[in-house]
Amino acid sequence: MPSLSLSLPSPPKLAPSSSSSSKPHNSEPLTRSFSVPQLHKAISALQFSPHQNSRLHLVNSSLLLKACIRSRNFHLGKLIHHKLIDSGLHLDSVLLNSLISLYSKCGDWETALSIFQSMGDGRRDLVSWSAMISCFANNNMEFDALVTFLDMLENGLYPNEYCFTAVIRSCSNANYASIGRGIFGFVLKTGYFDSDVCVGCALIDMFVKGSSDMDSARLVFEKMRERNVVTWTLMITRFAQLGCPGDAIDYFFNMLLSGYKPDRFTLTSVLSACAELKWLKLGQQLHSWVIRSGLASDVCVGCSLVDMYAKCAADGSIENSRKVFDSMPDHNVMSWTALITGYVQGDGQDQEAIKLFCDMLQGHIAPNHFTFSSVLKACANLPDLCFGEQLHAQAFKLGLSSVNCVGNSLINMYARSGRMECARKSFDILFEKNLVSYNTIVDAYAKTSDSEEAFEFFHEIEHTGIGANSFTFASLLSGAASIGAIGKGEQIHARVLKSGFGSDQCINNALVSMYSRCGNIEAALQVFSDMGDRNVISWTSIITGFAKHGFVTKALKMFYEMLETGVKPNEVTYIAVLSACSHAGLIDEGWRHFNSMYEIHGVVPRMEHYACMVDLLGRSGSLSEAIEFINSMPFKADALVWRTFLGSCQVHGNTELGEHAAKMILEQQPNDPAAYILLSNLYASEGHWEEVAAIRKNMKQRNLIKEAGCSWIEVENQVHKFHVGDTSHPQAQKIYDELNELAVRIKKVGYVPNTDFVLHDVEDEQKEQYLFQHSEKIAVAFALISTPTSKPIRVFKNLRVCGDCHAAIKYISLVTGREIVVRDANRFHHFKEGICSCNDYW
DNA sequence: TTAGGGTTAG
Repeated sequence: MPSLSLSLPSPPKLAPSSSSSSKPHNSEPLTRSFSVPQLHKAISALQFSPHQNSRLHLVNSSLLLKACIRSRNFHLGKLIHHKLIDSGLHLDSVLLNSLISLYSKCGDWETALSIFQSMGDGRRDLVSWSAMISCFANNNMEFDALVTFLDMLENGLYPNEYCFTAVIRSCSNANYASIGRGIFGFVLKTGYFDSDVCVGCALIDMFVKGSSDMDSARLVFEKMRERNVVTWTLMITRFAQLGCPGDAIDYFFNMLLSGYKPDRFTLTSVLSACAELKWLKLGQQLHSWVIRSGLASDVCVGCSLVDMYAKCAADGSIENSRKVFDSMPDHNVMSWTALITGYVQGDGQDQEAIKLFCDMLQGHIAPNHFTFSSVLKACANLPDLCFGEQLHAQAFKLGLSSVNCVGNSLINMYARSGRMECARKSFDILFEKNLVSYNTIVDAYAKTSDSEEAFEFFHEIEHTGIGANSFTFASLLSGAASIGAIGKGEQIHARVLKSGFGSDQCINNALVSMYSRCGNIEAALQVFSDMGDRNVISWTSIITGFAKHGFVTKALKMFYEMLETGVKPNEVTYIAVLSACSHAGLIDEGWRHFNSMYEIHGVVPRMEHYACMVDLLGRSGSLSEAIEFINSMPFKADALVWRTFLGSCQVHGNTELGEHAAKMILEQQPNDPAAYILLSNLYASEGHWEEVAAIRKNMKQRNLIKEAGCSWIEVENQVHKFHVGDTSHPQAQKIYDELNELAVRIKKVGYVPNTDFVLHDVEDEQKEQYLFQHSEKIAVAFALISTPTSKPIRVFKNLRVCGDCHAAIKYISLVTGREIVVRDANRFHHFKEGICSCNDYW
């Protein structure tokens, strides 16, 4: 950025005119004296003839021009300019100054500048310089505004309040904050600082926008000799925008106490502060004020009301928003977007949001980047990306896909459906990447278990100085948790403490979950116990942790403790409680919670809760009771319920019911590989090899790929992954030597290979060999030769742990004296001294 | 007669 040096002259002896502070401030356009048709008529009559008084003609033109500027009717203003050129009259400074202002306000700074330059030093007065500085400030050309200001000083002109207002406005961004402070010193010497409302407003904005210095802004406001609705509203608006809605509302009440009457600008901002705080009561009072004061027809106020009711709706219903929207006489892109956003934020109303978007297009209202951002969010929640892709194409055509908020929604939408390539492309083409963009992509990679990539972006965030926030840390922790990288998780934990986020509730909840999902339930409990402020998510995380680790008594104890502290359980809490009962086979207790969840706590059981009950009944062997339960469900059982039931059929070897369950799954999801594999495993465990072959052939024809079983372990911050019979690891030879040795040692203490778990039709001896190639056994063997004996071994598996491996690892924990923790697709197994925490019930 | 200030949506 070029540098500017500022040497300021001493002020003249004359004090600023007192008229500036007592001048009436009118926010009404001057069209009071000219209606639009009258303006048209007056302009078409504006013909100059030689026998007319040329001075009168110029004055008339000047008045009309001013009316055009005030009513923002730039087209007519330009028409006047052309008529003046046609008249051939010599234009005076007054008219030329007005023309500069006209072109400045319609964004045509080039024409404004050419008029200013054509005036020459002779005709340029303080008004011309001020208008030109203001023009640059209006058109984001702060540097040119400041250079023009310095030029003016060099030309010997001394700034007045108009000029200061314009130049201060050009310092309202971080790049020019220090120059702004220099000019502030200059203004202080002149006395305009506290005597002119507009200079005061410009200074407030300079402090707020340039350096987020709210204290200086407050000081300027307090020192102002005269305030009006605009100055009060400015304070309310800026505090609301800077994330201090409470202060904004304080200013609003002080404004009322000082006797000022809020206008549509004030109400719009204060409603927005209410929305932020979710203060529905105040919002409703303001709504009635809006109606009484006749401001209900204002589209901006209406927009804020729509937004306020949507944000304050505790139950996700946006009925009140809709009522306000429907009662508005006029709509624009913002009011439509506010309502669409309301529907997207409400639960499960995405279809309605999309319908509204289509209605908006039918009404010929063009969507903008905010609209696309919201409606793309709705698309991300739909199972089919088709409409989302169409919207992407539309946004691309309009040049909006690389705008920050649209791009962020696109990243999220593609990531949710696992299309990381498209998500990555959407990120890469962004014009400007802010923390929300980085957080979205970090979260996307963390959720798809590509935590290496997530960490790469985290380093970029740190490198670019954007500064991570609680969302970044929570996403990284969930990324570490999903692959069980406890070392990475511990590193983030240290970073969280260093960055001062140690007491952040959201991060602490993520830490509880991370430690628990990485196999260290003790550390999870430690974080939970140290938390000062716990919500339902904190409690649910620790209950889920205990349940998954098989510490069912502790999970249920935590649940009762949570109820005692007055925290209301939600749907997820009940999934944890029911699955805890299911893991331990506590049928009566499970029924009790299932029956009371709605009656006592108003939580309506949904599909997942029914699936937990099916699991509870099925696992314990009550298959017929389970199927009876499925048939009595208030809605049609989905594939998840039947898959759960099929799992139980496999455990209990019931081929007949298993076939029925598989049929039910495939009816809903004909290409679900999991159903085919479960059924194939069921046939294999019963020795029905012909059926196994038929299923494999069918899968091949349908091009269905079986998810390959794999296990992994983190050693010294590096993840080592193993597949069945894997020999690709650099230490493969050592690993297999260790496995052979282990096989001998555990057989000596009673291990008998269970070849029923070999799902191939081969000889017994080969079956035994197959068993010792299972990925979880390889991972355990690798851990034994590469980790210190004092530490527990934590192995992760993408599928359910195999029964023979479960037995073998129990014996391994006995002969080696090591504690081994295995996380499989369902739960944790803590193996210690020959016993597993699941008591062989899983 | 000419130049200056405050609204809404991710």
